[in-house]
Amino acid sequence: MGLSRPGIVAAAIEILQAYGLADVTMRRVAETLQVQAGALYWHVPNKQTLLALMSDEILGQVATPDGAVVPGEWLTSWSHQLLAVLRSYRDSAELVSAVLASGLGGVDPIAAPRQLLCQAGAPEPVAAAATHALLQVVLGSLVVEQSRAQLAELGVSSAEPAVDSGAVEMGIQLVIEGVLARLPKEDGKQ
Amino acid sequence: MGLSRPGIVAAAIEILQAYGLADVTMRRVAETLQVQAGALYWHVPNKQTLLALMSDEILGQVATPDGAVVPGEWLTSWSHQLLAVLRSYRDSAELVSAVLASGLGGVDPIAAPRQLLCQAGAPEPVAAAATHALLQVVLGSLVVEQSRAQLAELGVSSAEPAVDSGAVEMGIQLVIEGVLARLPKEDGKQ
DNA sequence: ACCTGAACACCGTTCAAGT
DNA sequence: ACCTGAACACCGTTCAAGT
Repeated sequence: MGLSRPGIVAAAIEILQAYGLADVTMRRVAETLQVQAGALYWHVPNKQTLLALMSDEILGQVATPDGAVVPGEWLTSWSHQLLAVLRSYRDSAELVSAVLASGLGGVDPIAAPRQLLCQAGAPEPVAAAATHALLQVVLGSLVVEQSRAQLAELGVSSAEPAVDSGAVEMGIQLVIEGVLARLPKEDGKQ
Repeated sequence: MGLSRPGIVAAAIEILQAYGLADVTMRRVAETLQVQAGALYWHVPNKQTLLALMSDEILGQVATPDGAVVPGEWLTSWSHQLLAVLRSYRDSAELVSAVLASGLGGVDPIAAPRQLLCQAGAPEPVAAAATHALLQVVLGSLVVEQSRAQLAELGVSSAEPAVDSGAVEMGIQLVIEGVLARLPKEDGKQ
């Protein structure tokens, strides 16, 4: 009893999981909480901000790989972590992309890998561009993958033969190899 | 006098340029054409399809580099061509991304570079993943760039210091280097 | 064949008024 | 402080009816 920001975000994520992003409307969130739609606006300034809070909640679950591994492994591991978390939420890629574009997100999803690359000796612009590219490849491929899944669920067996799932991982690997080639080389041992 | 598919697409693109993607609604397109909103549905099955037609129109302007240049230069040139065309239309990256996700587009934007890579000796999955990654990096970075521009126009000088414009180009270069490393090497001279 | 008029079932957001 | 009720200004889409 009594609305709260976390409660609203939780309800929104429930709807996201059960019905998809298109069904996350202020009115449906309010309905889920048995409250009038206008009531939400006392806790959250607008829908865009609610979406940003949802995105932050999801991105907050991406763990940074521990153990002092070599940069290449670290980046691969991190990318797959991100991929796994995003795959566990329906329409998450579209959600995160929209929030990223809006600039309202409170979580910088590429802060960790960018820092790692800088520590590994990459110039800041290279680290920024590389992590950005990595994120875009993950999000872009996943948007397609998830929306295709959505369509398939509606019985629309799309014309395209579905992106083979390994393509995402291969795209990730290409970007990682590109950036590794720019790293100062430290002799193999350790 | 008399609606037509091309006329509808042209009107929609005019609105896109003048007011942005959010203002491209069936009702506003109809209003521009001095016609009732329902009339559009005789020429176009739904809004998604209209968006796909707009995207096709834009992507159709991307010229493939001519002259038998080396793969690296070809890919760089193609990427910048794509970038230039997309930058010439407001909100084009968001539009193309949405259409790509919907699977309704009639133009495959990466057909040309994929073919080139295959001819250069790349295995098909590598060529597909690489061109896909290239497209995602371009679209992803541009979505951010264009939406930031949109916000700036509304006087909202965003908190973030704006993505420095060179980051897009650097991301492109990284992906290209990654794929070039996988190409069978032909000795330097021609 | 092609378009109008009007409706249906929604949206996000605002805001007086209540408690 | 927090929520209701009701409105405002929109959406995409459908469809009888006209021409």
